[in-house]
Amino acid sequence: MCGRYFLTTPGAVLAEAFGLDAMPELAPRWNVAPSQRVPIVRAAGGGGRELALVRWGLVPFWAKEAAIGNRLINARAESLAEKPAFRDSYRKRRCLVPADGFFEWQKVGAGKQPWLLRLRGGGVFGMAGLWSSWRDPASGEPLESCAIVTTAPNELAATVHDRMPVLLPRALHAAWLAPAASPSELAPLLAPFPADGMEAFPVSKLVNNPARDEPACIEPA
DNA sequence: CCAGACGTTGTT
DNA sequence: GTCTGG
DNA sequence: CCAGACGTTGTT
DNA sequence: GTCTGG
Repeated sequence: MCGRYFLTTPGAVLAEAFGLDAMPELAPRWNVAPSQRVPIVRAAGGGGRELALVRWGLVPFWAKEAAIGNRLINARAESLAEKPAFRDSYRKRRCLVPADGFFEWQKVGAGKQPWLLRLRGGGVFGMAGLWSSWRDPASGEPLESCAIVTTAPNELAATVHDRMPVLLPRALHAAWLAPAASPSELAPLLAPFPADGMEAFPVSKLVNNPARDEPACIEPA
């Protein structure tokens, strides 16, 4: 799955890597947790792409309360076309979630060991995501939110965990974001990223605590 | 018809 | 909003 | 994902 | 054990 990640690439590099219309101001993040505001890349008017800050944890448009989003932080690639919580977003509101890597927890005896996974040699990439626009029926407050799509693990990730996020190489960004894409065009994009293009290493349990957002979270332990 | 769910992960 | 279960 | 809370009444 | 918050 993907319940924690990091994004330290500067806004200027991000704008180039994702073809953004404008350059965003972004502080580096070493420990991004669900419920926080995260940057996503989505199609904008005029065929461009924009960066938006939305809450991680998708709140479907029909939800009565925002709390449902606390548990919808991931969407299974195998079923997102059918699930009521995701299918509408899958059809009309796909996005990329920029990251430099993500964390997975490996069961070790009674405890857990956090691992960092990223592209071999590092570098920013896009995770497949869905977003939603919701308005609180009680207060009228609008809220935009997102979920990260997960798939089966490749051979590397499988040594740590049984799910991983969908990583989209730059060549596939346009296909995933295309507003008129059909299910048959989208489904093949949701495959596990090749293991030989990635690397993984254990990190400090410092990352367990969402309050510890610091460089040590991504150093080998 | 109305009521209630709508999700993933991990653990048992 | 839409589907399933009663 | 993990960490931390998990409750009511009455009084200040 | 389960839910909420980050």
